[in-house]
Amino acid sequence: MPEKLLKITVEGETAVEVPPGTTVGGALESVSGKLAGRSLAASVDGVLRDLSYALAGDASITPYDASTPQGLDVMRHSASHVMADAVLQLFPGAKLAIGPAIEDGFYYDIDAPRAFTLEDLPAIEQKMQEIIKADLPFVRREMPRSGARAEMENAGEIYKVQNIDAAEGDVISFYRHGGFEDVCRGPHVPSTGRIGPVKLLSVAGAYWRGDARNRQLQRIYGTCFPDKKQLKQHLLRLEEAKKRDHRILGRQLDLFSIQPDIGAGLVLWHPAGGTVRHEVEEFWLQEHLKRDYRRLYTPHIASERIYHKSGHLENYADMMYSPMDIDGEPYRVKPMNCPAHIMIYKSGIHSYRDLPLRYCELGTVYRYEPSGTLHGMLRVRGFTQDDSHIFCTREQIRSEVFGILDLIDVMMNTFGYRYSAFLATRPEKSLGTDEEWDYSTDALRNALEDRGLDYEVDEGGGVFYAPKIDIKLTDSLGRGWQGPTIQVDLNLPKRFDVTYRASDNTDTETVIIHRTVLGSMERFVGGLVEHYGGAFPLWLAPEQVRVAAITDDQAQYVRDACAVLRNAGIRAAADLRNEKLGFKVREWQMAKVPCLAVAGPREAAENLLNLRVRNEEKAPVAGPVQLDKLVQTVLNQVESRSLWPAEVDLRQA
RNA sequence: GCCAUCCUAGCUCAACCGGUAGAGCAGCUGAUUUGUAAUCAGCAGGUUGGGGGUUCGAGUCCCCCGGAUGGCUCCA
Repeated sequence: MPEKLLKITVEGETAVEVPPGTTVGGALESVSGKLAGRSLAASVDGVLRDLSYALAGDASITPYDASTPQGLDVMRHSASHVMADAVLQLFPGAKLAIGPAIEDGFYYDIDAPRAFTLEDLPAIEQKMQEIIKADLPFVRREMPRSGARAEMENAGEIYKVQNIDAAEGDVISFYRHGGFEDVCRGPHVPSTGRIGPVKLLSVAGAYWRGDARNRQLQRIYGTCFPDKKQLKQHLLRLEEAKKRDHRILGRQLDLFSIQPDIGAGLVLWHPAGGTVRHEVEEFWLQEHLKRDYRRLYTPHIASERIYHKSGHLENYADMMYSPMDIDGEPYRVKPMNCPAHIMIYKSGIHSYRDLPLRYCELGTVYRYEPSGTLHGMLRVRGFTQDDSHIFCTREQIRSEVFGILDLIDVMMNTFGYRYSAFLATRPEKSLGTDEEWDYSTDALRNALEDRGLDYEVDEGGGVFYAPKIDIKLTDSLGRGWQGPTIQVDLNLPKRFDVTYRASDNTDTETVIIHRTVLGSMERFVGGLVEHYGGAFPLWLAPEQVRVAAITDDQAQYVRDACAVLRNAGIRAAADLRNEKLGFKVREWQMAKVPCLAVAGPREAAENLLNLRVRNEEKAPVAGPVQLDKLVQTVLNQVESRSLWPAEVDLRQA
């Protein structure tokens, strides 16, 4: 008797009928051989499956090939299995831990008999090619949890046992290709031959489960793309990112340095970097003053008493520097600005009529960061936060957060960052009552919605004392950066007994909103260097206009022109060197100065400058210009803080 | 802090298996007075990150310390 056929909908449109037990691949085959041929995996009623998955009922399937994020992910995961296989063949006795696909590639953590070095990678890669070329099918095997666990335990696969314990469901799956088998949820590509070109990139130590108390494993990073061209493009992108590395540009453009004799993680801002920072700070201050923030300065050291009171000493002692003895009392270098701001608030009595009170400070703090985590300006031990604390009533949280979001929008747009918002809610370990958390989380949510800002909810992602809004930035290379954060503090107001006199004459707890827009000057400026690739917009450029003479005869003319520019507040420098123009142009280009104004005999005779700008197409003026016209143009761009002449269109979402 | 790799002139890099440190750029001096991405020549520049060891001999091999890089952990 004929079996009842299954109704299979493919990609939501084409429908086919197939007998029960037909594989996903088979069903696709009956739609189109081409479709089946390029698919790597498919979602069946929303669950990602192998093409070898046998269909048991009516289903809706969406196939994924290597051009889709899902397909690519599966392919990279399969590549990580192949890498593990290769490693086991070359290094018998290694134990496998875990090997997922990640953004842009994959890795595998391996407990190896010896540490891997970069020199080991070519051999592993070679072996991988062989396995891929052999086109071995991936075969799925399922076992009940207990059996799978016993099997791995017998095999001495201690990490796999733990993986099984952490896995969900009663059935544990294994994937085999050739002589290699691994506990794995899958899915995988049909066979190793379907894996695109692979490239192993780096080795690193990585703790099992990311916990420093656990054994350190060997991690190998690799990547894999659908075709050679895309792999090559990716490797080129990595090169490009390397060229924009703020540490390299920082040296080339003489922006900053970090020197062992000063100390690791302590930044020396050179004149050029200092200028960029100053411009950012000026802008920051202007925007804050416009919004009725009050500027504060607080000391760099303080008695330990304040940090006992704030709880920092109890919770963060290992990131604070050792105490110093001052008149027999222990003092500490400041790790955070909040206690000092609170003490300023508490120096007097506040009426509800005073609130909100918005304090801000570019406050320099010092924190001990483990040596291995230091990274150029992005991760340092001394940094200046753009810190602010808003003291307000509960009712004002919503409108204050709204205002902060506005400030963030203005500032991030000015720098040309796109951004997205995340609402981080109450974590498991936390202080405060449900009522407090609900109220403040709702206030944050409402403010986001008032602004019509899309956001994702980061469930349980808040700090133990506060729900928060995190803003993530996307730079010109499409990379993500931690951006502004807004937190409603449910802890410090209690610890410090921060109150205001309410209209009914009772002392009521003041709400403290912590927020930072830039993060730290070090990190932010470091990020800007990479964002702009060192080619700063005019308003930020350390040197804005370079005026070059063709021969000595124009020296005085050039000096005079520079003086005019400087008097107008423009950062101008003269290039009077005894060199050919081509040489000066080249150096000007490499220094990434926005404008070059050339003066030869012709210009000098007619009181002109021949202007060349870094991004010619977008230049408001170019060629011969009057000096006052040049001054006006530059000042307009500076005043509007335009991104000109940035090389990329940064503002478009 | 942990694992791996690395540290040679101001910068970027050379120096075979251990045989006594070299180039380009930058700098200085001179010539050249130059029209939109490198004019030519000369000179100077180093206790090879610091310290110790092995060796007849160490930039090279070993140990300790410092720093950097890629990660882990953490995070502004």
